[in-house]
Amino acid sequence: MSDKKGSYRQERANLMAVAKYAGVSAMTVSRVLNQPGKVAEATRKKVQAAVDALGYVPNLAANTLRRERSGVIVALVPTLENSVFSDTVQGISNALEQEGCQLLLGCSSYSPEREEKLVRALLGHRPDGIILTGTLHTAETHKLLESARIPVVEMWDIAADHIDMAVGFDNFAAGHDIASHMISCGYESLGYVATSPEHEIHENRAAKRSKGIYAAVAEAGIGMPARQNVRNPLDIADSGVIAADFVVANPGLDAIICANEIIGVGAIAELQNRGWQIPDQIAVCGIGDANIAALVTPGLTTVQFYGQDIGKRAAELILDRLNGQQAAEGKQDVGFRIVSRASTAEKPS
Amino acid sequence: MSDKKGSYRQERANLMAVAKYAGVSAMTVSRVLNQPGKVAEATRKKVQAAVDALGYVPNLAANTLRRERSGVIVALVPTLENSVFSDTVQGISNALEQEGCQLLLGCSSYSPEREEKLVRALLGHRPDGIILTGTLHTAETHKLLESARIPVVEMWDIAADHIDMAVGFDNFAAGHDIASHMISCGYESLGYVATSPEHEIHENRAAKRSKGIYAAVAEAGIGMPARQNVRNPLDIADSGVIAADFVVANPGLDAIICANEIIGVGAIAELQNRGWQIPDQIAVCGIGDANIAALVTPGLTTVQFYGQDIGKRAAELILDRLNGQQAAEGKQDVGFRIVSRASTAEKPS
DNA sequence: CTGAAAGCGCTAACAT
DNA sequence: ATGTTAGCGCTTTCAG
Repeated sequence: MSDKKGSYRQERANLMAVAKYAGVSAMTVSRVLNQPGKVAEATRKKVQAAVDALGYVPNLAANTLRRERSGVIVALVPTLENSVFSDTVQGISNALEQEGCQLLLGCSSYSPEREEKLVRALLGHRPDGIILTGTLHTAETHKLLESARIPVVEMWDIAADHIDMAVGFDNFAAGHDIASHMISCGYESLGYVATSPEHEIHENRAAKRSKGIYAAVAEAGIGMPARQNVRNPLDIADSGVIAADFVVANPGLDAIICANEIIGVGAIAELQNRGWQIPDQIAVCGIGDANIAALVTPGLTTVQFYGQDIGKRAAELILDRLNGQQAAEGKQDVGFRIVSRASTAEKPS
Repeated sequence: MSDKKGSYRQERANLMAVAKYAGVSAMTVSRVLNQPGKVAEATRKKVQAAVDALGYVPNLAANTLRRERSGVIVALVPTLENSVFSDTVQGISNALEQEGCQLLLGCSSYSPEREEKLVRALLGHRPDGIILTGTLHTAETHKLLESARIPVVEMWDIAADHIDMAVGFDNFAAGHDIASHMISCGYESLGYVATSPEHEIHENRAAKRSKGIYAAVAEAGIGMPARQNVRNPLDIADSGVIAADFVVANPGLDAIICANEIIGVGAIAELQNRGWQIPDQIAVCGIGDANIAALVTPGLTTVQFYGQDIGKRAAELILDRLNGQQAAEGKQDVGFRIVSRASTAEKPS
């Protein structure tokens, strides 16, 4: 029952408790924690001992309220099921940890409406910055972000206009370049196994890549590719069957471009099951290298993205801004890379 | 310059601003937001209009301070680079979103010391609950968690003692069962391609699986497996080479057990590169099905875990506790499943 | 159904 | 070098 020794049922200690225990004022304790240089050695030791004895953990809610700085950065990604985004989050997390910032994470499921809800809720925690995926947001999201008056980074795509800062690459160019690569390999009857138009509405990065593909094909004058959409672009088996059916139904094709690497890998697996020789009878390439493109045999030719780097840079853009370093370029293009593997070959003409 | 219209350079509105705008007291605004039923229809409409007009976003720091409830749940995972953990986080995120809770995420890099730092920092935000990976924490972490007096879930392993709640499976059994499976397939000269003992110190779930493997082998009386450690258990190519070298150096082996699926997939690829027939000349199995085991040919026999389900249940345990539903079992075993694929076969005896 | 007062834990600004 | 005062934005409690 007695509470005198202070240890029987220890309430969560606050600054005042530590101050009393150490025989100083609350302000001194605060200084020891935040500006130790401004406190005399002896006092500092006394206070530190009190902090340790009481297991004091500063209440950051009070801190945030008072200082108008939370040390929290919000990041919103579509999903963590796609490794490009979990890599991105890892990159963000690593960069933030170095600066002692915390990561408040949300998954929008590719829905701008859900993103809006998340933005509204997460902004309530008064983050010091926010990182979004893509450039497609509701009008209300734009409003919310504007009135939040904090650094905003949009990642994974570089556009003409951005809310604030951006880090990513030219998705149109990525689509264009992989198609050009296929064409320069000598393939001239291309098929495109894409995600659905509905998906592309919400995932306009994919839409841009599609446009890039069509543009490259048009430039080369080899005729528009036949197109087949998959239902669930993250389902390997399902996508593979659809891709293979598509190839069978279009006997003239010499290569297919798959809108992502899951589809590509699934297509390779299913086509081989059905006895197709890759790349001799049909070449396959994907877009986005999620560490699985190299696993299949033959390896899948793809466009490699740099997810972790994008995350790292996005966080750094925020942190630099917070540290007053306006220097950094507010729009960073990290590029992409065509990785040619055995699922495609130089076709003898 | 004029601020009269209130829209020129709008400061971030607070409750009081909304109240003035609507011609009511702050308290009424608060009620409209939190207990709309207790406010008259007309008043509610007025207030709602003010909220919308001002773009008011409640300051959750103040809320947290006053209510001692933040709506934030902390989750700590070793890394997001391993898909079992990104799946877990996705499961947590989904479950939390349904209850309107937010996710504060940290990556411990398999280091209990880093975990401790993260726990200390994140606890400052006064989360309503915390989810940790594994059962291995520093003494200081235990102290911190105890004095935080919030629900704690340890995931990915079930042990005799837990800080509070737990959801996972018996890692010893997982190792034991995959080894038994291999033995019952008729393999009798096993090799074990493991992670390093140093890694197992910090990843005692892997250590438990190792023990399970050795126990199964001992029970069967077929002699201890030869063991080879890999350097970087997440590097496919490197691990594959090490595994293949190991097989070459131990000509008597008829099967290898790989400590994870990355190693297993790498081993299959490299062994095939060197002309080995799988499973005829050497069988391969892994542990942990990260969606890549089925991609290679032959498919990799593994123990499948349920990452997303673990995350979902971990979050639910926290949420149920917060909702006062003590009912739920505080220790949940989600089990695992042996998935037999073509990288192993029933060996004719 | 609505409002006024008080205070959550902390720190900026101002003493001393 | 240390202490005092006030207030960040919200909700709990108590009045009306």
